[in-house]
Amino acid sequence: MSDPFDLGQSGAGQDRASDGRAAFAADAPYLDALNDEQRLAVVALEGPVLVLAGAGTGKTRVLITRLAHILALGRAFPGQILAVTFTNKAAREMFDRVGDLIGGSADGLWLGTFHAICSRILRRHGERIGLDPGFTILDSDDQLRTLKQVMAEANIDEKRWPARGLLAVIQRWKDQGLGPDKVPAGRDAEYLQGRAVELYRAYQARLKAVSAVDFGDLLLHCLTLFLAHEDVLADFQRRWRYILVDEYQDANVAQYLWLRLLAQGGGNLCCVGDDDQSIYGWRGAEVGNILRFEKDFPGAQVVRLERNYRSTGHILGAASGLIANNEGRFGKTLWTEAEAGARVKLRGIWDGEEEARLIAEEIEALHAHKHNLNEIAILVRAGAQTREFEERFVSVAIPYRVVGGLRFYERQEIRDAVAYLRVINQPGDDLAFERIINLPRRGIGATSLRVMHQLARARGIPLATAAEQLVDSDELSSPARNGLKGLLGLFAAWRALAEAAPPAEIVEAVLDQSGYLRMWRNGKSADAPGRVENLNEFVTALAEFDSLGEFLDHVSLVMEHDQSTESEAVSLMTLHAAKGLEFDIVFLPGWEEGLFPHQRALDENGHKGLEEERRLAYVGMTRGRKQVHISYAANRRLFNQWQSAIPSRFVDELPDEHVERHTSLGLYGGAGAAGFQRTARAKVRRAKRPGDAAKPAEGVEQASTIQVGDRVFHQKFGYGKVTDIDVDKLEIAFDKAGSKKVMDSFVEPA
DNA sequence: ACTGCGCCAGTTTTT
DNA sequence: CTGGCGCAGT
Repeated sequence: MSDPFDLGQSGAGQDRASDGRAAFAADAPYLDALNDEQRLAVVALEGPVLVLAGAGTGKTRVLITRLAHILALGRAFPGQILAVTFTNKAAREMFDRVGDLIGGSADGLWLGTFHAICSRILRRHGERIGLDPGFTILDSDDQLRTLKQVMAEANIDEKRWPARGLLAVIQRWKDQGLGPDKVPAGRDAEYLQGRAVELYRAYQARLKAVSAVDFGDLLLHCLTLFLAHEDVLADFQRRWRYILVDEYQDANVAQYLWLRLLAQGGGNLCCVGDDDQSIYGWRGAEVGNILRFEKDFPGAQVVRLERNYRSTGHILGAASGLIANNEGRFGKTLWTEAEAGARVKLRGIWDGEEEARLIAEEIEALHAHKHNLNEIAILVRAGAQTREFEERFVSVAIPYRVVGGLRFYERQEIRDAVAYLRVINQPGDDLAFERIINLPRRGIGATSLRVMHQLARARGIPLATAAEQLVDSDELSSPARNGLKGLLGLFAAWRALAEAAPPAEIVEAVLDQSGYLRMWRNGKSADAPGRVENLNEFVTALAEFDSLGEFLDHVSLVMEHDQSTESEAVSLMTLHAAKGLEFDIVFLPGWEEGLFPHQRALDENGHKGLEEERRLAYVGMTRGRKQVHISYAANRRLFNQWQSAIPSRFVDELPDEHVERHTSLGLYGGAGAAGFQRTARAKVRRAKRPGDAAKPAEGVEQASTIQVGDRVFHQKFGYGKVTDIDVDKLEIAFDKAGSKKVMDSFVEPA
């Protein structure tokens, strides 16, 4: 399997357990490396265990050592252990570290995300509940599209009831383990005046008709399977003697029910989590799960990990003081033997631009003092906030990377290419078929599509089958008929090819023969070359897989794309994306009411929303090992309008003894805004004097070394790509401004 | 079948 | 200020 971290192969590891055992001495020396609480969490193997692991207390280490310990004692074979995570990244990390610890004999371990494990179960047993084993997993885009179709059929006014809203409601129901028949009557009124459940049912029927499931279904169907077929459940209960769950605070109700069913077979459940780091409530995570653990699993042992190995005393003190303002929590007291370090720096600033400038200056100073830029992060509440920093960093040549931006597999051209593969793999995949039927243009428009849909629905057949039946009839216009005939012929040929050829070869044939690649090659738009490049990368990615089906599962479940981390750069990301990471120095800008806590969180979830925002602040602060800098601006540009802002309430909640306040006197109240504007502007100009200009950071190219194909930035035209060079004049295809000729001294490498 | 205009909304995001 | 979407026009 190309993604060993995704899922191991069960059974295969049975005789390898002895290897694992042999690798350990009976006195288990690896336990000596743990503190008392950690050791307790590792050796408490029997019965339910909840490990409350504060930030930086060695949570992952405990989980991995526990796993290794089970194997070392010979309590179970790898195939009898289930380890679930929420992200692929976490699964991969665990896989690698377990491998390191026990010497590479973790084959057969069931290790993966909830979704990947459910998917695997459903591929094998889904038929028992009427699920096509070749089901496709839809991403959020496809989900929305499907729901829109369903709503259109039901004559719902999309203006009044946006599909997004209904999708959110349906997803929440799925998160709670509620199928269309189980939604309590009262809850139905929440949206669409009581028609939501009806549409939910229609949506599920539609998914079934096209052999598709969405992410929520993976859990939901699995629950249905377990509940309807005791033998299947019993089989898994017997199989998994030990169950380990990471980040339990992120579990939704469906996941909780799933775990509870499995653990009822006498399996030993161990959940690790931190209620203070629950930041995915808006996605269905239930902090209640972790708070209720002892009630749900009678006789549970609760182990608290409170010794922090990451941050300085002041950072820990400030973060603890902040989170103490939350009500619904277990309450932990993190402590450290590390030095107190520097206090958390708090700074009030005139506006967002100045904030970016000051942080950039500080980073330059840190860099000059030999701080590695990889150890510096700027964590923001909303993705859009990174822009201000990017602009500043580009103009002063600080290398940076934005973590968690656009994902590779979510790009249009990649989704199109994937759609072709989906149709080859699963002819009944209507969504994919519809996506590419007229891409590139084949003269098949809305009218032809409507005819196909009609026939498909009338006969209960997939769209592609309907197309086959129509292609020799007179129902379609002749250009549409020809276009369709060509496409269907190609699919037949590709499917034949797929019997024998490796995936990479198939996709090359598809991109070439469909004309899709040519479409972008001939494209005049500025982004066309980049798309061609991405498609090439796509072909490369496919080379690692043995079959199309395997690859498509990877795309649906392991949607990620490694960002290059080789060069030294400051990290820019959202607070959510930062969970689980740590840096020497962390900047937390934008601590203003309305932005952080975000207004929408308050409006939609009130007090609960506020507490989650506070946890987010806590997560942000506890990412820092040595320094944390918090800042807030009195004015911020939002949708290109200047708005004044007041400091976040979180700023006031930070205990004085751990912070150092640098707010300009009178910035809030006192002198009028105009006066401050003057000083702020004056400062801006001063900073732009040559003496303050950035020294180019290491590894950053000078403008004079720009080559064709380089990404560059121009103050007026924005980002673009160099297409031609004539001594000192560059021809650049700008993303927004089109193609222009500019002098090289006006651009900088992007 | 495609293009252009006008309206609206505009956190967080993994699977 | 953007971008996305639906609708109307050619």
